[in-house]
Amino acid sequence: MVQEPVVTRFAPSPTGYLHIGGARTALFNWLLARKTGGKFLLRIEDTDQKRNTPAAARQVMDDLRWLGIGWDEGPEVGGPNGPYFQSQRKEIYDKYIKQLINDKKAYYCFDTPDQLQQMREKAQAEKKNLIYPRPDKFPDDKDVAKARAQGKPVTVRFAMPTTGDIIVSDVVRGEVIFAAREIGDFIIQKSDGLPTYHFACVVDDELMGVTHVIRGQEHLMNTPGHQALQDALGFRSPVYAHMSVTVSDSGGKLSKRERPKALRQAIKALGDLDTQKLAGAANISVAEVEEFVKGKNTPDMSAVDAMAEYLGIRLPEINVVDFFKSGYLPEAVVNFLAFLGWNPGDEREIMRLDELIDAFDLGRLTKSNSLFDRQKLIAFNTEHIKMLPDDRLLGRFRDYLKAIGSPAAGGDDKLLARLIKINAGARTLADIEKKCRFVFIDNEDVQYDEKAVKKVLLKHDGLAILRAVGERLAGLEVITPETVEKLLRDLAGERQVGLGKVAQPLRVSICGTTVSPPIFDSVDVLGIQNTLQRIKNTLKKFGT
RNA sequence: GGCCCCAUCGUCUAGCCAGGUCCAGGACACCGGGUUUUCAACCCGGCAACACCGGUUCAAAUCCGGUUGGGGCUACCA
Repeated sequence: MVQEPVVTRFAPSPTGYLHIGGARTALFNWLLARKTGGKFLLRIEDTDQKRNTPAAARQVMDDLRWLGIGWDEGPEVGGPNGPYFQSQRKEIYDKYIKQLINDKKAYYCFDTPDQLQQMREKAQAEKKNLIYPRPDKFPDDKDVAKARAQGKPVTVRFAMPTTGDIIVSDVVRGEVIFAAREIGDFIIQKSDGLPTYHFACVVDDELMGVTHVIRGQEHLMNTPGHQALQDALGFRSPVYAHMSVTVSDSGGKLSKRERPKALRQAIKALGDLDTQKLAGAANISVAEVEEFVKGKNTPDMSAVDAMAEYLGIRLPEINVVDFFKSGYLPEAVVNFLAFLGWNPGDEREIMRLDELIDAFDLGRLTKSNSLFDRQKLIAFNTEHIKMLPDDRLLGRFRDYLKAIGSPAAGGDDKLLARLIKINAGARTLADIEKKCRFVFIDNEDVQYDEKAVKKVLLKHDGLAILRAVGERLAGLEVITPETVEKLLRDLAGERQVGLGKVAQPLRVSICGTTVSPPIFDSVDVLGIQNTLQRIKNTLKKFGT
């Protein structure tokens, strides 16, 4: 489908890190803009003074950049339609609100939250939704002054049409019909003077020239209100596409609350617990920890993360940054996200960003909700690790090592590239890192896994074989993966045992565990001196 | 409760709009086997779905209605 260049936008509310669902919305908007040779804007919807933080906008932008989603207009890059922070656009909104009030299409209200709550409960009792009772006569400026003098909250409501249907023509759902009178007069200006989302979004989309709005299905019910607003203001309506929602594999909507929930369950399953130490690790009080475990409160994200890390519990990834820290490639995350509610119509699945752009088509959005399947994400990640060019992968690996504070972060390019190579087939960067840590620790700091020692070293002549391996290795003149392989194979042959019986004791000796990169490479990368020292240490520690 | 959306393997989905080529295709997961110095990767094979009821039609996964189930919204949040 060839299309005219479109203008799309992503309009996050900066309340924290970018949520994976938000990333998907951003991606679809970005893909459409790129596909059509149009523009993609970033607009920060920070009209909620209570919830938004300046740091969060920064984080959202970092996360988008990590994913490879850049914006043509918006914070930091500028553009002709700024400012791109809604909190800086108050005069613009005020002008349009004034216009609506003058046209008698909006009016002032002075209700307190309590009054509204009562009205709502009454409506609920009558099994109806609250349709705000519009006054016969709209308050004038004098009334407003009086209300303010009395300390009443002053808000502005939009006067919705009261008859007829409002038809939302949605790209994915077709025509959705709403009875105008069901919508009711909604607030467009809050008592703090800032516009609500509904108003700011309609005004900005018009002023910024947005032609296509791709957003979550949760906004479908808002759309008739937005269209009525556009009519009242003399604006054109953009093309709407309401995507399906992504739900979690633990049931329910994919939500930020899943991390603390998972942590709480894990803690309960753990049984006994040193709350003192846990509180220390999370830098919160013991009382807070106890209340959290009981489900009475939830500390902030950093405390949750700290507790999980301290306890060695893996929490489900929810924010984009969580995926980064779990060792996923942005290429894989983006590819996976694109397939949540979209597909190219042929049998391709593993696709690069440029292929995604090329194949993208709004008409192929899926209607039904989809479940976020982490297993499939891992499979995508495995494929993308395989196909990413070496230098790019090295860069990603470096970024990852730095982010998690790995001892491997100090490795030079040549070493790191080698480590990646000998771990071909790895599922995540985290897997590679874990298997390579042994290279970066001191010989004396090898932690021997109890089960590995029992199973490999203390059985089947493990120690005796290890001693023989050590002796021969010491006499080896040229150390390469190939010479090490020959040595081990010869030894296994002489002893009439499988290679595993020779390789495993050596592996446990140098890594402390039964899992490592291929043993010949492992020895080569570690270096002969370190290898011999570790063998010596092992024999001393477990030998009789 | 009201309003709105959705419904194909366990999961993501193709097919549906233009009914027959679909006893429904792919991928992930799972199961079995192979390869193998561990893990991962890899190779081969297998299991597995049109929610239900009615209607239209020579013919329905595809069109229509209802039922059931799931989801969303119902804020001076976005």
